[in-house]
Amino acid sequence: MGYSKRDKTQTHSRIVSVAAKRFRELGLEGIGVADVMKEAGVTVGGFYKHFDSRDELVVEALATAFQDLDRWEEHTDTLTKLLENYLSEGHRDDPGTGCALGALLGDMSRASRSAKAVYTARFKRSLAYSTGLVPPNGTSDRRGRAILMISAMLGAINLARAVSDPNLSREILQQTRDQLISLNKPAKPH
Amino acid sequence: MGYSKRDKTQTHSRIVSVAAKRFRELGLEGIGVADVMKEAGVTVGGFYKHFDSRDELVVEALATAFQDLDRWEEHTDTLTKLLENYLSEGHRDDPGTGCALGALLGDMSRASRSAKAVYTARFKRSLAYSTGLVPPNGTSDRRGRAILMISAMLGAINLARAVSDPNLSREILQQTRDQLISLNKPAKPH
DNA sequence: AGCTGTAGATTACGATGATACTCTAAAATT
DNA sequence: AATTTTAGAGTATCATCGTAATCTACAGCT
Repeated sequence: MGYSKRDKTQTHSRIVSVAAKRFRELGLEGIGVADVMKEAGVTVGGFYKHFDSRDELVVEALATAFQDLDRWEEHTDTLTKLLENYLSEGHRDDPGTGCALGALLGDMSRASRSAKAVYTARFKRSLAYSTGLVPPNGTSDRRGRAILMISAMLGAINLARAVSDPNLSREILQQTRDQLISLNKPAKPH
Repeated sequence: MGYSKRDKTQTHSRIVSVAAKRFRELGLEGIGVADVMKEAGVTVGGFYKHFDSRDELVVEALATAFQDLDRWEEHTDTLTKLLENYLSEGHRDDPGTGCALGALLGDMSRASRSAKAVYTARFKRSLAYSTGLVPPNGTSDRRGRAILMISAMLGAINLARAVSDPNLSREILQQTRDQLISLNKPAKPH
């Protein structure tokens, strides 16, 4: 076993990575400290050498999960691509590497103050990003349409994961995607 | 203390009512059997005289919570009223008596098969109901727009509860509501 | 080569969780 | 009135949770 400082940094980020994935899959209360540590290849004992409390892990894991979102938004430059990737069955079936805003939406109302702060800050960035993608369309303001779009995206991905009927799940993704795309077509001349 | 069969029925529905409220407020894992029983005025000991397992309580509580939704939909006959009530700060701040589809959206992906089945069935009813409220508008199909609307409603109410910035929370509700209303205005003549 | 700091292992703590037993008192039945 | 049934109380069990103290073995410095 290694005990160097370089090892500690590596172990630390391994712990946070595991948590970032599992929290998205299982919810913020869905996995315990011991299991996260085990999956990172260490034991519970060292946990408080890395974090003052479990909530500190939650906050760090949240920040790490949002880095995936950063990368994702960087590579997505059109609204259609955004919607087709986000509202896909692949994304629905893999919350662990997907959008943390979506995966943890329902958990945030009961999360700690610090976790909510991180979530809120990241949401604002995604809202700004989406506002940039929404085309200027007649009089209706872009920010309003971006809010509608994000609400629908987050609602749809969660709904698609919630319902047990596979056809309905697929329909929710497809329809929400199609509706949002047609809604954001450049203003159709009459 | 009473031990008659009538008493048992009353106690039973008191337990389920408490659970229906608390589950919406705290999530399906947010309150334990013992606390539900205590709040219903009885002790843990009798729990398994009423339910075979905790999950059975979850399923019954879900069904009861959906009855609130039934009543609510019965009294809401226009799309504008629906949106103004649903996407309100009052509803946001009182999940315990509000829409269970919204309050438990994030929990369902990790819920039991039976709980998901109840949720899915009830969602289908609300989708049918909403489809009825959406006006026939040009070529785009009503069901598709109803799905978009429900996705946006569920996403927005959850988002409004998630973010810690009160102004942003209010804006999410307002904008989603306004966008959905203007979207469902009778087809505007050019 | 020997000393010191510390990452991580081992183990334990006290809460709290779902489940399940025995016991009681009152209702239901005879 | 006597007997049977059972709702609920009381309590136990066993698992799991976050937290934390103690111990150990290696890294890095002197």
